[in-house]
Amino acid sequence: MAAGTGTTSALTRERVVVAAIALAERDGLADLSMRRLAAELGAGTMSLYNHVSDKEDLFDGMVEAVLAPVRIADSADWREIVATWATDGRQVLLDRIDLIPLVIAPQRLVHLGRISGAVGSALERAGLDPGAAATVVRVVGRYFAGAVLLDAPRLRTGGVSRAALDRTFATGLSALLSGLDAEVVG
Amino acid sequence: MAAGTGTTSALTRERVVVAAIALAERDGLADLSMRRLAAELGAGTMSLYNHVSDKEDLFDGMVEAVLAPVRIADSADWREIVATWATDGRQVLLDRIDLIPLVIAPQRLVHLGRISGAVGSALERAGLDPGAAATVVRVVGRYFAGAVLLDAPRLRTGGVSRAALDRTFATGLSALLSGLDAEVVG
DNA sequence: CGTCACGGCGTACAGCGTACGTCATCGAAC
DNA sequence: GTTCGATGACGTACGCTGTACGCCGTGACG
Repeated sequence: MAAGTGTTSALTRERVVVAAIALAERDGLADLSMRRLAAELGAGTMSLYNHVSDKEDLFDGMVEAVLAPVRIADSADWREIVATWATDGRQVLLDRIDLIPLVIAPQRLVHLGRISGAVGSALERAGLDPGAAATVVRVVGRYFAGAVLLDAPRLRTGGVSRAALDRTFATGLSALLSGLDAEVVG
Repeated sequence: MAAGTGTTSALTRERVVVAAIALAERDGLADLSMRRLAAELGAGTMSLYNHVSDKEDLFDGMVEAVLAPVRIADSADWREIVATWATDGRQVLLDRIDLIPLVIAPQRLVHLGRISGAVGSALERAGLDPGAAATVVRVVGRYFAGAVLLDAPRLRTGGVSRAALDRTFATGLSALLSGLDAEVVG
C-alpha cells in the first residue's frame, strides 16, 4: 500500500466520505476543503476525484451517510408512522448538528425527499388515501424541516436546553397531528 | 462624479445592497462576487468595502432589505396575528425565491428571529401569557420556516403549482392553530 | 490658504475547486 | 512468463474568490 499504488486502492469513496464528515465535525464545514481532506487521508488532492466526481458529489455522500440511520416505522397507525419519522429524524440530525446546513441546502433536499416519499408509501399502506397521505407528509415535513433549521443554531449558541426544545417540538407535533386528524384524515 | 471622486460619493450602502439583490436575482446567488457587483455599479472592487465591512455584512443588508416589508398585525385575536405573520412572511420570501437560501442560512437567522420576537410581543399584548406566546411562536415558526425551506425548491423546479402549495400550507397552518388552541392556549 | 479626513481605486496574496497529463501498478489473456 | 489494458495516485497549473494594504484626488473646515 505504499505510494503510487495501482488497482489496489487505499482510498475508497466510503473512506473519503467518512473522513470528510469527521473533518467537518472537527474543524467546521467552512474549513472542509479538498486539499485539507486529502492531507487528512495522507493522499494527494486529486486522488479524491477518483472516488468522488465533485465536491458536490462528496457532499451528497456525506448527506446520505448522515441520513442512513433514519428508518420508517411500518405501523398500522398513521400517527405513529409520522411521529416516529419526525421525532427520530430530528434527533438524528441534531446529533450531527454541524452537518445540518449541508443536509438542508436546497441542492441536497432530494435526500430528505426520498425519505418523505417512503413515509408517504407507509402512510398509504396504513390506510390513508393518497391525497391525505401527501398532505400529511407535506405538512409534517414542513414542521420537521423547520424544527431542524431553527432548533440547531439555537442549540449551537447554547441559549436553550435541548430538553426544552424537545418539549416544544413534541407539543407542536401533537397539536399538528390532532389538527390533521380532524381536518384531513377524518 | 467622474473617477476618483472625493467626499461626494456616488456609492451608498443602499445602492450597493440593492444592486447586490438585483444581481443575485438575475445571475444567481453563486455568481454574486464582489468583483462582479462592483463592475455592475461601475466602481472598483474595493470601493464596496467603504459601505460594507464584509461580504457577510453585504448579505446581512440584503436580508434586512428582503425582510423589511414583513409587518406584524396588531390584533386582539392571537390566531390572526400568527396566521398573518406566517402567511405574509412566507409570501414575501417566496416572491424573492432566489434569496431564500440567504435568509435561512444559520448566520442570518437572527433577522427572522427579530421578527419572531415582535410576534411574541404582539401575542402577549393580545392576552396570551408569556409561556404560551413563546410556545406558539416557536411551534408556528418551525412550520413557517420549514414551509419556506421546502416549498421554494419545489417551486423552482416547477413540479408543483404555487396554488397547490399555498393550499396545503393553509391546511397545515389551520390544523396547527386549532391544535395549539386546544393544547397550549386553552 | 493649509490641512485633513475620507471615498475611490489598483495591486497583491492566499486559498479555493478542479482540468489535465503522466506514471506506477495490477489482473487477465495468451 | 510475458504482454497489455485499465485504473488509481499524483503534480502542475488555471481561473476564480475575498480582502488587506497603500496611494491618490477631492471637498469641507479652520
